[in-house]
Amino acid sequence: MVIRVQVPSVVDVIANDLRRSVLSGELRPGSSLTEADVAGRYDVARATAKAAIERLVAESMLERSTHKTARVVRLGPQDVRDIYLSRAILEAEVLRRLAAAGTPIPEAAREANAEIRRRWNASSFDVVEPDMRFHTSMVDAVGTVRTSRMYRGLASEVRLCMAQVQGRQLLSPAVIVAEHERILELVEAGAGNEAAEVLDGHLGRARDLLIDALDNAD
Amino acid sequence: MVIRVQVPSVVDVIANDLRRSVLSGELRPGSSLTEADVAGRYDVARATAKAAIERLVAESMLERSTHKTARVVRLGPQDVRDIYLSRAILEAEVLRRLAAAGTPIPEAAREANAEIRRRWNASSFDVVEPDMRFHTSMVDAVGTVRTSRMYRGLASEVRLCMAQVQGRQLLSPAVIVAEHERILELVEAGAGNEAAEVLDGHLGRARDLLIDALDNAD
DNA sequence: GCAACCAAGATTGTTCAGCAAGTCTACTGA
DNA sequence: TCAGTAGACTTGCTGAACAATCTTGGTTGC
Repeated sequence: MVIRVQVPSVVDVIANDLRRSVLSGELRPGSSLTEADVAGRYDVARATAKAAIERLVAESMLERSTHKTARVVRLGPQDVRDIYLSRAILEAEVLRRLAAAGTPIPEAAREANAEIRRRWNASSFDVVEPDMRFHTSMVDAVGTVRTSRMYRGLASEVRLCMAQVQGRQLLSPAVIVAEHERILELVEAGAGNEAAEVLDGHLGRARDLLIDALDNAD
Repeated sequence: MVIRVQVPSVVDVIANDLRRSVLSGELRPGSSLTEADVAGRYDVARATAKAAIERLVAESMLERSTHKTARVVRLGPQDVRDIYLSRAILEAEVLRRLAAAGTPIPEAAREANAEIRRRWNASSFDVVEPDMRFHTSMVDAVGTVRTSRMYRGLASEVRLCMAQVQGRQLLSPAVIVAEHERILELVEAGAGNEAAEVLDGHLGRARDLLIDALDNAD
């Protein structure tokens, strides 16, 4: 088995760091990002900065139209609805197929859920990372690189939302753990339809709380 | 209602034309595409050619790694399986939701299917375009821009496959029309599970024939 | 006071020339 | 025959430049 490594280019590194800045809230939604800004900040040529910006535009973390300067996207209620409906569509069918095929529950999903519980026990409410890890590992379990990639794109937008609401109260970790567990049980029992139904409720509740938090933001 | 138009940049135009070249089979799978090639072919600067190439790499129509020259992707059986499984996951759940919500069948879907029948009656076997139009219009009917965008990406890869097999015998238009019709009936009757099942068979047959055609290609 | 207008500055789109670094190829010498 | 290598080719990135477009803030006319 050959391991292929990709030497990261300067554009890669800058794009990654910009992504980190946006997701950490360091770059506020709506704030503008000039090519010269980026070029100056990282001390690179403008062409390099441009490429990095264009990459983030392609993954819809920044937005811009011709001759306008890029801005950090601000996701509204309609976006959240769209994102969560897309998630539900993808993940519901994934659960059905995992259940129908009798695919064993991936260890990563159980571990992610256990991590949420640990943080909850440690009185932490910041469970976004393990929560997304739970969902992505379920999707990964069907073994479709394209489906996984699509879901990853949605997950990235969810994290962008989280950056906007900055730790406002969302779904309680206790509820999350319980609902995840219920989903795992149903999938394991081969009850795909029921699992999909629970997932729909789970995502629906998360979506509504997120929209509320968004309304009260800024 | 304001209509926003986007002035296309040179990079846009070149990327579009390259895409057309790849999908038309003018650029064979596996053939390499140098930045200087593209720059020369369209008489633009290398930076511009580079941007266009990178855009097609991002939508996985070309592939390349650092310091290597870009090549037109050649999709193998494993890719086809991956693409069709992703399609099935997305579209099956879409059908379930359309059926459950009682969403009326989009006119575009009926029209696309009628077009397939017309071409079949005119003894034409080239029904890829209206076929994809049928499927995308069903996905569009759920009204999720992100889901539609994801499906469009998959559809693009399907067209890329078609370019590779260059009009080899695939699913018969007569079969396609009949199965599409059956799907519409079931969705209309609110029978989501059954519609999803028929779709699975439909896509499965198309996938197998495509893989066969791919084996006999080049 | 306010709206339309205009000019200056800022920003993007694109080009050109060039260098460093990595990749590929075809030849050489063992 | 084949490993090694020199040279050609290609990509990554830079810096400077210019046109086209956008933005801003002041000015003019009402």
